[in-house]
Amino acid sequence: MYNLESIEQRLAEQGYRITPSRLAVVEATLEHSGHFSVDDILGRLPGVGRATVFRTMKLLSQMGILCRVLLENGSLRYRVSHRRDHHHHLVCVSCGSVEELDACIAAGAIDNLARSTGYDIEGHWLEFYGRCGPCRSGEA
Amino acid sequence: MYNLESIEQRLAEQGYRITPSRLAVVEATLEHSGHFSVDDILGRLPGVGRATVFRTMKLLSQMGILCRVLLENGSLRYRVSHRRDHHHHLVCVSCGSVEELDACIAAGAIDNLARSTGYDIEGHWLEFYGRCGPCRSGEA
DNA sequence: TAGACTAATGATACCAAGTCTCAATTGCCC
DNA sequence: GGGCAATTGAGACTTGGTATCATTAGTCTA
Repeated sequence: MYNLESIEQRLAEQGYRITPSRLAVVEATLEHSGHFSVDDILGRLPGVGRATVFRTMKLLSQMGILCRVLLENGSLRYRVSHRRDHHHHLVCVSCGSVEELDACIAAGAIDNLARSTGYDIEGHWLEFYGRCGPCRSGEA
Repeated sequence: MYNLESIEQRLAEQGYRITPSRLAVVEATLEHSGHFSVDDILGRLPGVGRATVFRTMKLLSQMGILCRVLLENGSLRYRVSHRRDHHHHLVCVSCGSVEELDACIAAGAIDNLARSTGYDIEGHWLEFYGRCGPCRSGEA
């Protein structure tokens, strides 16, 4: 869905400079199909500084190209996002692949929740965990 | 709902030793009405070691007395839990108070999700954020 | 009531994830 | 090609949490 050129173009359009480090980070993230950590990217790019990888991934997140994935144990990962609007994830705990879910099942509950609690509800986190089809059949 | 004595009793019943450090940590957590971090507890108990506070809070979490609360930015906090079964939180982003929600709105969606994705769904995270009634009226 | 045995402690080193600083570099526009 | 601001990367720092290990101290039993 994304490729290096299209992201390069979006960076330029938004006034960001095109640098070798930035392109290297973009390229490294595009190679991942599931979720990954900043250190996964750092490990592939020994010539790029730690802070730069963090900065670039933050920038890509702000641009909607990456999104954060919350794992079951509470740690945060990243993944390339193909949906720029609000969505949630279904993460395979075995292979790490991630499905992006198009319907937000929490949306319908928010009005009821606001009424019953008196809160003004502004946001939510929702992530699902399980085992994907291939992982279920591949193991005893 | 909980008090020091009832927790002391539960610790003893489950074969854990009653030590001054443990009781101090329990007491410090009971003083919080909203969510708190390990360092909030550490700050109140300069005589208790860092590792002990972490260990005790982990133990209390396993016993269902504390539960973890995920903040919007992805950081984890703790709170005293009055529900031992599966539940979710509604966190006030202004004052930090936490409502425990009794209905799991995700439960109904899981079957559909499993059918449509082929995943075997084992777990999920769900937290809501907003402003509680007092915080909404107290500020312009 | 005193051992003895083992759980628990706490100092400390370590790890993981992320931010801050700042001098040096380098894209990009003219 | 020059100038300037954005970007870089080294490294120190922060936060949240775990591992190690010698010492201490609950608790059980006699």
